[in-house]
Amino acid sequence: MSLTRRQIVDAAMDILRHYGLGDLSMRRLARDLGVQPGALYWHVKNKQDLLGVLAEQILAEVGADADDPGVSDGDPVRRLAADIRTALLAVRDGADVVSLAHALNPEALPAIATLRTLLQGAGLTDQQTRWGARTLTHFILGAVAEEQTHADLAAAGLLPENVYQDNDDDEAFLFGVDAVLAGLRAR
Amino acid sequence: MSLTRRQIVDAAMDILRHYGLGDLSMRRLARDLGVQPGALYWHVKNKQDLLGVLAEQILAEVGADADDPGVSDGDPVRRLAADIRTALLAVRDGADVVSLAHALNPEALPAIATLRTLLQGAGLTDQQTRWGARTLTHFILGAVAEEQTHADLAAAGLLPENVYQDNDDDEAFLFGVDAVLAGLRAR
DNA sequence: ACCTGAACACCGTTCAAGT
DNA sequence: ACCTGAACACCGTTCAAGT
Repeated sequence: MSLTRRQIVDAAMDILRHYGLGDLSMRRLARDLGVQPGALYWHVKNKQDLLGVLAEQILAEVGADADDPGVSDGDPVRRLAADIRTALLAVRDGADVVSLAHALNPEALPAIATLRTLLQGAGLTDQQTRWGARTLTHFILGAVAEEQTHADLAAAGLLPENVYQDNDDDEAFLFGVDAVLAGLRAR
Repeated sequence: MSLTRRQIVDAAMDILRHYGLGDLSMRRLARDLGVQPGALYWHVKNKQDLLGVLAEQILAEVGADADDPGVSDGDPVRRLAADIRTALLAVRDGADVVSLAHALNPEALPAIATLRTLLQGAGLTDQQTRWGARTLTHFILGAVAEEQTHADLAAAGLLPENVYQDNDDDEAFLFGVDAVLAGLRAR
């Protein structure tokens, strides 16, 4: 059997899950697949492209049901934000991977786009809705990236000082989400 | 005359300003200084350390006067946020460099720490103040990083589609800052 | 004290040539 | 169509040896 794009993506996701973004190189990936590095480029445009696919996959399960009403109660934007965070946390350096992909092509991630959809119609203009969605996205990606970097540093045993030692990440995240949402809806 | 830590930092800042983070390698830096790569490691611990120094320098001028009252009017937090943005925009990939440094050692950047100081005493608990400052920081760094990536892509002539084509970055940034601040102060 | 030379262990990407 | 082999142009970091 010949090499498949799926196999490449799956193997890449495996490296990401278990070893992180720093260990995800095209050469390492080729080695794991028992193939020459050049072979990958038949199935994938380049590394950036591959990271984009990984980002989509990380967020694939999220926000699919967010548009239909009555899935559960509570603020739907708040819930989507929490779901995005959970999905990012499930993969090592997930927030960094998605941030990279988002920086290059913000429209390619449905879960993020849904944030904007859900934000619509709260008395905000279209422009304000766009800006608001961006504000929330920057917060989410930044907050989770910091959480994960912090976890990596802690695992490596080299935290600068006892900074952010308390494990209040969940609370801090929701506090931030709520603050942004309250601020937006007060426009 | 022998090589100096200052010379290294200045040369690194030059590369950053003119060519960006992607071109800032230890080997390129050594070449520019007419020295062997290994020579740098006498004066600098490693590349991460160097990036930390650059981050501090990028924000060095910012927020020094923010603590004393009456420098100007308007919300001091809002003004500091805008000043940080201006400083980041002055250097290519400035937001990325500062984000890297901030992820590894959040306390090392006085301008960012001042955000927290200024946020104090608005009816927020200490914990809420810390979380609030983080929320604002994530927004600032994320927003400016996106601006700069967007500018880089535009300069390279490879924008995905005509996405974010309107030049409303200033407005969008202040909208975000104001929303976050309003949300925080409504806690 | 400060730097060179040279190495170690890597990168992403391309492309003629093979099957 | 799909992959190998080999190259090109790089990385960050270390360290014996020189001055």
